[in-house]
Amino acid sequence: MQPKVRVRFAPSPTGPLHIGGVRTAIYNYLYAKKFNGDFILRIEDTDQTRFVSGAEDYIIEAFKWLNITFDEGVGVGGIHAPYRQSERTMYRNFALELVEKGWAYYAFDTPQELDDLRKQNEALKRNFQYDSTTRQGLRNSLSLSKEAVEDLIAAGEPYVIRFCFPADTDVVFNDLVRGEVKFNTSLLDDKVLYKSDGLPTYHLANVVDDHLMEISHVIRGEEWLPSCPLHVMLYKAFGWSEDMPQFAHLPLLLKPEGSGKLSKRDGDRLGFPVFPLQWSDPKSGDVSSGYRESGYIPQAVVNMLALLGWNDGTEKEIYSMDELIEAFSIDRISKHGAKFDVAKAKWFNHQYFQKLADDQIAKDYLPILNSKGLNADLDYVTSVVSLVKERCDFLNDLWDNSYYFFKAPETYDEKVVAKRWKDDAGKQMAEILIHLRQMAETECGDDVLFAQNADTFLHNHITEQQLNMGQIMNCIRLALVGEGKGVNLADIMRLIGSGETIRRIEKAIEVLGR
RNA sequence: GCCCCGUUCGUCUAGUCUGGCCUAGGACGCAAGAUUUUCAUUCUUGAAAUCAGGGGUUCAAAUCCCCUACGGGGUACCA
Repeated sequence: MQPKVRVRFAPSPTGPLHIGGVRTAIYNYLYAKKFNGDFILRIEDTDQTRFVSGAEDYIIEAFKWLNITFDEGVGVGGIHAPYRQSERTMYRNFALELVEKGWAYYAFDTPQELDDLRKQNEALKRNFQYDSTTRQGLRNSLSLSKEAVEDLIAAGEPYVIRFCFPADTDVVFNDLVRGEVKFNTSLLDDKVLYKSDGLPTYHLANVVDDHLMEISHVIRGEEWLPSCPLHVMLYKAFGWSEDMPQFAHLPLLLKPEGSGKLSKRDGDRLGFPVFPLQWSDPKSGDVSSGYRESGYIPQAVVNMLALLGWNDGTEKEIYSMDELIEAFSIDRISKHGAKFDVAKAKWFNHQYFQKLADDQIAKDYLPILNSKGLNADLDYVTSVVSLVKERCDFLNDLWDNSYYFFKAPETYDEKVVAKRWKDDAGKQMAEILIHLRQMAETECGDDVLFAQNADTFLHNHITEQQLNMGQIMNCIRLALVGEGKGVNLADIMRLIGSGETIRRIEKAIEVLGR
């Protein structure tokens, strides 16, 4: 029987989570949900020097926004708590167990000594590696006598515990994305498992926790592929090979232009967020934009990220979360890195924005209007939204496409004036105005009727007087909008009403003359 | 340097495992046309990959094998 699917997302709280990490989490989540498994959030904070306050809260808030929930972990608890590695104290014993079994050893070399060694070798164009060929010449429990080691430890000499790789052995493992991957131990160095500060390194903590938390599948970024043989060997050393998780190493997200993996700075430089939420660096105070603050819809972000490096083989592109869960499979994840494309991200958001209910959008639009010192009731705003939303990708595009429903133009686009408001435009408008005033009086406040009649009148009037349709209509548009854009004129007149329509035309005649 | 992973339109990708249906399909973006009194939307059409390059294997290769180039990752008492 297959073990229960249990996967984890294990970020390090060294700053805001970037979208590559978010995608990794999404794949983990989809996989867990597909098999009715568990999704765990574990915080890997074993490097105190890189800890950034606020990062953990940020991560939790980001997933909350994306509507990705954890079954266990920091913030939700669970039977394997604590889920913050800094609060887990069992690692030392596991490291010691490996020393006992001969799979690891104490090493007393200082960082300075090792650094010097690396530099020396580099100067000789050689690669220094702490391994079977060099360990005898270094200060460790393999080269030193038992007494010497005991004395050093008793004297409080700082030490680390290193994994002892067997010489020249092939480590082969199966990767769910890449197939069989093989590394030879002669190219691997004896990685530190336990640091002199009393905390484990990623490798030890990760393997121990994945085992203790009964993780069935490790789905993580490709940057971990080279250290995977160490992890495989650790499972072996602990005697856990039987229930070692399966590995899947995901391709990385690359910069949209040039080369290299997507990094923090790319976003604002290239005009798109790399973080789910806005982030203010607690030290520098630098602010990086977020998807949420940029007006993206969370489900659009999930959909877009899920499709960046995965597809189900069909031509479908818009998926609900349930559809993603249903369709997801690890073996259809692509093997190569993907460049992020802002235009496509906008397109995804456009698709989701169109699906939103008009009154829902209107509710979110209200505060934006208020911030511009404008007031309008929800019904009116809803009507406006229904007319203009299809031209918007984001909530924030609404204003540019609908400002004229809320305030009269203060200026008139010069290019449009030059093109449309010529000859006796003012005279013609004045004449039209007489009829519109009459209509407004007859209709006494029924703007729907007014707009209808005004529209019919304009068409007839233009035909009868043999006027230029484009010229006249656009002069009215110019008067109502201030520019040569906007929705259907009748719709504008209907919403702003007869009084406002007339006022705006009067104003245009007054300002533009002729 | 060394090790590992990768390479199909500008971008994301389908097709590769199980060679022939691929004169390589879709989407984004781009261009043109239609619709609209305008802008946008929408619709239609189009341009866009000699499948990184070179060698094999085969009746047949984007698909299998080898080499090269390029890209990415790793090479820390970081994750």
